Amino acid sequence: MTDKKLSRREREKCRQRKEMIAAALSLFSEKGYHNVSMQEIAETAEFAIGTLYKFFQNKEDLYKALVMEQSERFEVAFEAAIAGPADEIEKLRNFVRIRRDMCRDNLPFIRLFLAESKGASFNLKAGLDADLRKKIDAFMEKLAHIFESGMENGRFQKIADPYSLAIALDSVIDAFILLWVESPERHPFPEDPDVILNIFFKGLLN
Amino acid sequence: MTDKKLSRREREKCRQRKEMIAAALSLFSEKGYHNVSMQEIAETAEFAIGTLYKFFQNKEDLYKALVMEQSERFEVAFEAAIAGPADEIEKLRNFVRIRRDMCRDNLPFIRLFLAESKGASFNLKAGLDADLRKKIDAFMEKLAHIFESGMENGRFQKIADPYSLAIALDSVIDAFILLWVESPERHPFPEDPDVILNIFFKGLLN
Amino acid sequence: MTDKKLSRREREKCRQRKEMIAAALSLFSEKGYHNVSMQEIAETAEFAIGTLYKFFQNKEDLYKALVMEQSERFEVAFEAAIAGPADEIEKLRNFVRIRRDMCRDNLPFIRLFLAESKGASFNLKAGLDADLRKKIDAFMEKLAHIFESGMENGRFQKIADPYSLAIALDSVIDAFILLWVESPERHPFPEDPDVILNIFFKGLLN
Amino acid sequence: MTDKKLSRREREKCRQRKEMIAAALSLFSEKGYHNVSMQEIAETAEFAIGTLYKFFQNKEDLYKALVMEQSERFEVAFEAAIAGPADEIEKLRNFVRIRRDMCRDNLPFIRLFLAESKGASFNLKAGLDADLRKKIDAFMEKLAHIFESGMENGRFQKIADPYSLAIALDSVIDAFILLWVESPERHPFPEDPDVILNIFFKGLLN
DNA sequence: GATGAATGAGGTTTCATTCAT
DNA sequence: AATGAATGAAACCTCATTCAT
Repeated sequence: MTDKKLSRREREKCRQRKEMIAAALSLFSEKGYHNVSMQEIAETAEFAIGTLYKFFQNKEDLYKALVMEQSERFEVAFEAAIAGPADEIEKLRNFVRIRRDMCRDNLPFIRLFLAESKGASFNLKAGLDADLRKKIDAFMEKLAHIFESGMENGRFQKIADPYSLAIALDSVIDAFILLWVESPERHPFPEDPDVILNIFFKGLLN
Repeated sequence: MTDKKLSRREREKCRQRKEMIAAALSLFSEKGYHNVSMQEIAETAEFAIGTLYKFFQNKEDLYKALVMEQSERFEVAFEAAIAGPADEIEKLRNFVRIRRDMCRDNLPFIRLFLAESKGASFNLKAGLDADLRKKIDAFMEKLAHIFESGMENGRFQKIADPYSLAIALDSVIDAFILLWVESPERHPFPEDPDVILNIFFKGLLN
Repeated sequence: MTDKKLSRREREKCRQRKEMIAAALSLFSEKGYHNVSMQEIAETAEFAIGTLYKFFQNKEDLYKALVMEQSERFEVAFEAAIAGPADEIEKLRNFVRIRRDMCRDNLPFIRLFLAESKGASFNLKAGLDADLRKKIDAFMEKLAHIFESGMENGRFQKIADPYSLAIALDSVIDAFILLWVESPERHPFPEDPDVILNIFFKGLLN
Repeated sequence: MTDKKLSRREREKCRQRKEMIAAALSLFSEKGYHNVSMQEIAETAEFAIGTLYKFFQNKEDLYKALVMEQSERFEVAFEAAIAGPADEIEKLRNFVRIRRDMCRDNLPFIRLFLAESKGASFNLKAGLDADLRKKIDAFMEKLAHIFESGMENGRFQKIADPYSLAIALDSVIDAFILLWVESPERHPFPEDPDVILNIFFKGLLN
């Protein structure tokens, strides 16, 4: 019984936190970190500003929590996409597909994530959390490993070093996402992952 | 005579403006738009703050002018790289080379440019100037045209639509630049443009 | 029976109140009124903040209650020291002794008391309670009366008016206490009350 | 000419600073540090709040500057009173007189000073500036030295150790000032310094 | 009766911008 | 024409107090 009550409180807290994060995400993604005030976030989330500060020590803390939590979800999905017994080609296809799906469902976060991972420390004074940077790096290594194993088992030619290929694939996907985010009609994200992957799969020169 | 005097004044003004832009560029690139004050820029440029406002209507105006002017220089260089009678392969090599060179010589601006063109409207309230966006788009079309003509004259296979290839190439170059900017020692930008271009030139699959 | 139950409740309440006062005293004395939050007091006293407000209408009320209650204990002790049949000299010695003892045992309250009775209304908006001021004044009159009766019965010379002597003695004791509070090792409070009283007892000039 | 202009600016700045300090002094002395807002000080001094912050880094800085500057004036006057060739008795008289005069002319600062030197660190988090504490201590030593030399040359009896006498005299003067500050009519500060000094000069016992 | 989450007024501080000199 | 002192709106954040559970 006490357990249940506690659990209700906990769930309530969790829900509130989620609403705050959601409001913050929506606003940050629309206007950028420095053009959003805590007052604004509180109002959007329909809480008093003091309540916001009960959940997050300060604005930067809120921002970091937001980026970290969302990134985590992305990371988990990406890792899942390239894990498992599938062959290298299928793994890459999965990766492209999951990127597309995650982006479709998390549009507001994409800008934030791209801005963070590319545009870098232009928002926070202390720069992006080292934790996130490490996670991104670690994932890139895993992506590179797919190319590497593909080369070892003869599926792939050694057209470039695996890490460079990972970086390249990642950046190309990002570029297509960005195009799509900016004008979804003119630049729909291709349904077939091979539209993107063929750039890497097929040779360009005769 | 009046003409000469005016001209001298003009030149003087131009010099002052350049110094202001330089100071702003250095500071913005280091700390980000919102973490730099007009006071700071004025002090770095060794002008009074009032003088700064004689040249630029407000902080956003200064920022936009800075981004526009610098971008212009980049654009001119990029256009030059892909103009002329060279064949498509050589043009792409030129493009990669010029990107590398411009970045080496304009390190402080690169972060700003990447943050602006990717991370986007995270600094300014009104977002990046439509003008710049158009110029970037126009250049992308030109880049795409290289791929297109290469396909028409049989130098390139039709592995993807030309615009996508342009976007892809551009983003891959950016990714390598970013790697290099962040850790120049671990990720030097390749001297030979083909290190990057081979990703596109050679087929990956057997 | 009901009576007994109520009495138990009453005792419980009294105990809780004491714990709150104790926590508040400890914190106020250490950090000063304005640098202590009600939250902090509640946590230190191990009560919910709402419970704190059941006992005291507001922060100022808590502070005043604290000062009043503690002062009361001091006053009672001081009054006892100078009451009774002892001669004037012994009464003054008793007074000095009891001041020393009370201070030793109530170190945290001393700062508060000295700050309040000297520094005055620097904490509260409405100033210290008139009640306390009156009590202090009344006690001063009693102290003065000792000097007065001593003069009347020939034990004391009329070197100054009795009230001034009372003020003087009180302030000198306070000064020694303050010295001792700030650096107990360098300025121990003299065991023998005459070390202080001799300033008054003996003449300075030849 | 340039010199004159600069000097005018400097004088203007000095005047402004004085006005700010005066407003702050008046308000702090009346209400206490924590019950005065920077807004209030700015309004009283008839400046914009931003201007206040041009002169003082923050509230604490303003407070410390205020206390230090005023204390300096007091210290200089006190030192002057006990310097010179006068005999010990006359020096003590001078000291009492100068305390009276300074207090009369600087009423608002007295409360602040007494609160600071007694009530102690109840206002600032960091406590009173160590500098001021040192100065007060140093002055006490000088006061003690008067008693010491008076004992050596036979003017004074050795009724207590010199430092204790210094502390005692100082605190007694403070006590009379406090009485006078609180109710000037009922407790006028005695014109004749010997009214106070006789407590020390004459013996109390028969 | 006890609790402590929620509130929001109010404090400190910054900084883009103006304008008198 | 150049200056930089003055401005004050608006940001971040705290904490005394309330009230639904």
